[in-house]
Amino acid sequence: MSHYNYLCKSNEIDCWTVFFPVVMAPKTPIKNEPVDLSKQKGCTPERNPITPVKLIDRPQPDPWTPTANLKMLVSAASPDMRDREKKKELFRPIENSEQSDTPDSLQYDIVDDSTVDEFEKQRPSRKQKSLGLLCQKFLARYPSYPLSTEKTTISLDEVASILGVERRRIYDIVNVLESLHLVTRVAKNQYCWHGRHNLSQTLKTLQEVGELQYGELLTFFQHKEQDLEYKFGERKKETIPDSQDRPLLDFSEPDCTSASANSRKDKSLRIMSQKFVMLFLVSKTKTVTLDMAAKILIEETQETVDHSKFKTKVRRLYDIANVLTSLGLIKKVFVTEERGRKPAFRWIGFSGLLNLSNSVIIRQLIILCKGTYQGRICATGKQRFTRHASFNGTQPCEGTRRKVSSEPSSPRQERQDEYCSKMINLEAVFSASCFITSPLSLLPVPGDSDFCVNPLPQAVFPVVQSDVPSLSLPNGISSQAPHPSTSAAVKTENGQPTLLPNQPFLCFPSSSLFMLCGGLQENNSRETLPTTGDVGNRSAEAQAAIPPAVCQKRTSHKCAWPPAPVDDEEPAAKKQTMEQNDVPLSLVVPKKPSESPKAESTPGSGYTSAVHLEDFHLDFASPAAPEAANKGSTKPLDSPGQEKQSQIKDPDEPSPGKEHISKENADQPVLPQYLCVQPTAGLNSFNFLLSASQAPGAISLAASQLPSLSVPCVMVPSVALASIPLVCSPAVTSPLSPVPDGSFSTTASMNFTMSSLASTMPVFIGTTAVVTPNVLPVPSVDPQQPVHPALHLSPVLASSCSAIKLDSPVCMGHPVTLLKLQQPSSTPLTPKSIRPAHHEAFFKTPGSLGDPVAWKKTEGNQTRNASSVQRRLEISSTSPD
DNA sequence: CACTCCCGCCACGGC
DNA sequence: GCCGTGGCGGGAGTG
Repeated sequence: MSHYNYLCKSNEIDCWTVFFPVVMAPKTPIKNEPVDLSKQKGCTPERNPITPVKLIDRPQPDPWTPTANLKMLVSAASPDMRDREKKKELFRPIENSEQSDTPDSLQYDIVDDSTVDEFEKQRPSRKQKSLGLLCQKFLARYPSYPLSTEKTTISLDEVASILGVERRRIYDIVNVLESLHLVTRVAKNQYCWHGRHNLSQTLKTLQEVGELQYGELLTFFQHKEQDLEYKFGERKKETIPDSQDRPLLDFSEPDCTSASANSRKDKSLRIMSQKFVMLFLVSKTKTVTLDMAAKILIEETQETVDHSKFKTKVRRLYDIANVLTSLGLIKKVFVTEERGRKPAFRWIGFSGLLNLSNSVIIRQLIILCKGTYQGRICATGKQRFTRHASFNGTQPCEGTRRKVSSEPSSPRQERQDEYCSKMINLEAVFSASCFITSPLSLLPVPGDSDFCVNPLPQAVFPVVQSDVPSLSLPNGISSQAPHPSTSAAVKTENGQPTLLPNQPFLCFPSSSLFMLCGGLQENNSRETLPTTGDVGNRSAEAQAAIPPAVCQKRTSHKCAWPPAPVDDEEPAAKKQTMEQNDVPLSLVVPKKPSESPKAESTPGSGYTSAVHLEDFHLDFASPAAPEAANKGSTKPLDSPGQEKQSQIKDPDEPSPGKEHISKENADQPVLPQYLCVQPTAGLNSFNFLLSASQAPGAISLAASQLPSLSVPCVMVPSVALASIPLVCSPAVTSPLSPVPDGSFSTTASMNFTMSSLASTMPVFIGTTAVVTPNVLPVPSVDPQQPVHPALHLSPVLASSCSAIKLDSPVCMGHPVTLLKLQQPSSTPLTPKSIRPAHHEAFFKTPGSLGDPVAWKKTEGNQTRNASSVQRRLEISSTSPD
C-alpha cells in the first residue's frame, strides 16, 4: 500500500493538471471585491490549449522555481525591492497590502526611513490585511483553469513572502482551498494548484453528502432559528442526522504519511470548510448564518457546546467565509430576524444545486467513456495518465478512515462509513470526469459552472428529472421535462419530441460537458450504493488502499468481501442504509435519505442500476480497479473466500462483487431509452439525452458482460459549444470482435481526432456516416450496419439520423456535421451476442476494431511504460489475472 | 458594544 | 531539537 501511495503521489500532480484543457487567466481581483471568476468564461479552450492566457498583471507562474516568482515580483515592483527582498525575512510579516493590485512599495516603505510616515499613513488597514483580500491575491496568482499540462506548484513560503504575510495565514487559505480541491498538498510546504476544474464536481459531491448529513439537520436548525425556540445545545440529538467530524471529502494526500497526519483533528479547517459549504448547498435559502453553522458544526461532535468553543468556531468560520467569498462562492448578507439584523453568508456560486440526476448521468457517462477514453489516452501516448489521488480509493477516505479508526465504532459510524464510501465514489467520479474530458480535449469547461453569479432562484433541489419513475419509462426522455434547449433539439420538424424515443442521441445543448463514449464497464454493475464493501470489492488494491475509510467501520460487514451475493448478502439493515444513501445519489434528490426508495423498487431499475454504475467504478479509484474489472469479467464469480483473499492479499484480483450485481441486473427490464437531463446547477449547461436503451444485459451487466451502452449519436448543438470540441462516441460495442486482452476498449468515436472538429458547428457523431450539413446526404443509416436494437444502434439511429435534418429543430439552424464513425463492419449484434468477453471488446475504437492488434500493441506498450497507477487506470489493457 | 478576524502562541507529529 | 502544520483564542479594529 505504501508503495502504491507513493506512486500515486508522484503522479498526483499530473493527474490533476494534465487533463484540464483550458486555462483561464484570472484577472487580478479588485481590491475588496470578491473575485468573480465566472467572468472568465469567455475564454475558450480552443483558443490556446497549450499556452494559457496569463494575466498581465499576474506574476507568471511558470517558472516555478522556488524563487522565481518572488524574484519576478520583486523586480517588477521596484529596484529597491530587490534589495529588500533579501531582508524580507526581517520584516516578514510585511503587510500584505495590495501587492498584486496596488503598488507594492507600500509594504516595503517600512524600511525606508524617509517613507515611514507615509507608511504610517498608508498603513494597511485591517481590511487590507483581511484573509479574504489575501486570498484574492493568492488566487490571482494562479489560473483558475490551469492548462492540463501546466503543473503549478505552490510553495507556501514563497507565497507567504510574496504576499507579505506569515505562512500561518497561507495555511488558512490553502486549507480551505484544499477542501474544495483547488489545491492539493503534495509535499511539505508544497501544494499543487488545480484550479477550478474540479470545483463543480467537488461541490456536487459536497452537496450530495451534505444532503445526507445535513439535510434534516439544517432544516431543523432553520426552523429552530425561525422559531427562536432553539437554544444553544437544546437541540435534540435525535433530530439531527448523525455526523461526525470526519472529513466528508477527504482530499488529503494519499501518501501514507498522511496517516499520521490525521492528527490535528483531521485538519479541521478543511473539514469545517467542507461542511460549511455543504450547509450552503443543502440550505434551501442558500443562506447560512455563522452562528447556525457554528452550532451545527460544533454539535456534530460535541454533546455540549460551550460558549468559548462557539466563539472559536465562529472565528474559524469567518476565516473560511472570507476565503469562500474570495472564491466568489458566497457573499455576506444580512438576514433580519426578530432580534434584528444578523450577518450571514449566501451562496452565490455554483448556482443552483446540483441536480443529482446530472451527476448521476455524468457518472454513467463516465463509466461509459472510461474505458474508451482511457484507451484513447494510451493510444495517443501523449499524456501520462496519472490519477489523482482521489482515484485511489484510499485517499479520499484516508483521513476519514484514520479518524474513524480511532473512534469507536457505533451505528453512527456505520452511517458515516456509508458516507465515506460514497464520498470515495464520488470523488473518484470527479477525477474520472476530469480524465475523461481532458484526454479528449473536448472540454473546455467553458462555463465555469462553478460560479454562477446569478444563482438560480429556483428551488434548491431541482429534482425534476431525476425522478426515478420517469427514468423508468421506456422513453425516459419524453417523460422528463427537458431543458428548453434540449427539448428543442429533441424535437423534430414535426415538433415531436422524437429524438428520443428510440434514437440514440446525446444532446449537449449547452456547454459544459463532453465526454462520452464507450461502453459500460464492469463497474456498472454496481448499482447499489457503494458500500464499503463494494468498494473493497472492486479491487484488492482498492481495498488495500481504501480499507481505512471504508473498511473501518464497515469492517464489520464489508471489509471482507462477502462472498458472492453481496447484495443479497448484505444485512437487511445495512442494505437499507445503503439504499438510502445510494438512492439519493443515483437518481433522486432525497430530501430525506430514507425516502428514495423508488429507484430501487422501480422495475425499470435496471436503469437505476445503470445510473449507479459508475460510482463505483471509479471509486475504486484504486488503480487496480480497472484491472480488476477486466479480470472480473473474465473470471467467473468468485467464491467468497476467494474474494476475501483477494482483498487482503491480492489486490489485483478482480472483485467479485460486481458479479452479483450483474446478475441481478440481468433480469432487469429494459431500460428507458433515454435520459434527459436538464441542466442544472451543477453542470450548468449540461443537457443531454442519454440513450438508455441498452440491452438489459448491457446495463446490468455483470462484470463479465460488457455492457454496451451504445450512444450512437451525439448531437451537439451549437453555439454554446462553439468552443467546445465535441465528443462522443457511439459506442457500438461489438461483442463480436472481442479484442485481445491487451487492447483497450475503445469506441470508434474515440479514434477520431476532435481537434479538427473544433468548430462552432454542431457535430453529430454517428456510427454511420459523416455528413456535413451542406452535404448532408442521406442520413445514413448505416445500411451496412443495421444495428440491433438491443445494441442500441437500433434502427432508431438510422431513423433518427435521417429524421434529423439540418433544419430540424435539433439542428437549430446550425450547420451540422456528421461524422461517420468508422464502424467495424460488424454484423448486428443481438443481445445474446453480447458476451461477457473482456470488456475490452466493448470498447473498441474503429481503429481498434480494424486492427485490434495494433491497438493492443500500442496500448500495451504504453501501459507498460505508464506508471503503475496509470496502468491501473487502464481498464482492460493489462493482463488479467 | 457587537461583530470581525488578525495575529501569533504553542501543541503536535515527523524527521 | 527543529520544522511544518494548524488549533486556538486574545484582543484589536471597525461600525
